[in-house]
Amino acid sequence: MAEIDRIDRRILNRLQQNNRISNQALAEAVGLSPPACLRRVRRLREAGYIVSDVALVDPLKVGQRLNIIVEVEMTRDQLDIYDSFVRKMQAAPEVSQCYQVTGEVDFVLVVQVPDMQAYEAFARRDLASDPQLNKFRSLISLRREKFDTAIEL
Amino acid sequence: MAEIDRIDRRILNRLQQNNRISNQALAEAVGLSPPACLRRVRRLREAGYIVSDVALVDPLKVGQRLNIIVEVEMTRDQLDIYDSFVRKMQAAPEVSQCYQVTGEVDFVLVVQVPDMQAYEAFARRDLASDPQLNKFRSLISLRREKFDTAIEL
DNA sequence: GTTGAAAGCCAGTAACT
DNA sequence: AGTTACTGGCTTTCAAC
Repeated sequence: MAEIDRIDRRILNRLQQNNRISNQALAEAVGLSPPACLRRVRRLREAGYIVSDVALVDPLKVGQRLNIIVEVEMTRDQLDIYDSFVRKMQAAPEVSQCYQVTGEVDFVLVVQVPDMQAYEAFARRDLASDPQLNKFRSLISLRREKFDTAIEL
Repeated sequence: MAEIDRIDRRILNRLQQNNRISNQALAEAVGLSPPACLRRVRRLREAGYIVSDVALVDPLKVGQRLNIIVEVEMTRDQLDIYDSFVRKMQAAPEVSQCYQVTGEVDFVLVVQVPDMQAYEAFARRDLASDPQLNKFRSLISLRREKFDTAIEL
């Protein structure tokens, strides 16, 4: 699958808002018959356009009150150091996102924790103890004003 | 629904990884009969623990190559100004996340765009033109190393 | 909470345009 | 690529326990 057309985009837009819609309803919404629609959805999944299908849980409802944006500055720019740091972040359950960035800062993390105690434990365990990590800055957030996983197509 | 128990947490963990699992398979995975499992899932949705069910699309596959983390500093700390800024960010399709933070910075945005041209257009339209916005700093990312929507329960 | 049964809808296939 | 027709299976509900 090299390209996606308007109908594929309509399908993806719908499924990004609600992936529990029935194939029948989706087909009607995008102007296709159910089997034709189902074939497209399968192709979009198999070709990797749709990475996964997930339920989104309200963090506040389960006691995750804090979001912390962390700017990380490494001591050196060697690729292997980057890799080991990235692997550590990928393994850390507190880290929900990790971006490698250009400029003075090397990484930006989005960390989600119940409280400051949990964040301090994470920072000690995975940040402060890292010899390759030069310094990091934490921006504390009590309000996540927007969280939208959909990509406009 | 005041509290959730171990079984609810197991259900949420599963559905955060894959919400297309059949109720039968989910029931078996968490050690419940299908009707009992279905009732719990319905309760979790109605009580707002599950906010939404979505398909996650690969940004690179659809040409969204850039993530930009933006630190925004406002000129004043009035609530009504915050609100109008938040509303603008919520309406902007480029902004996938917006966090109000404490400290020198007032907001952190996660912006997703195809290229720098699209980002500059957004920054001009929604940031630089805002008289209440003092300054902003953009951290450019070409690599999103981790993006996990699941909350560990 | 479980089982068992019944109803209805839907996914998925097949055959065809 | 698309549609129509069909079937098997699953979700979902309702009982009774």
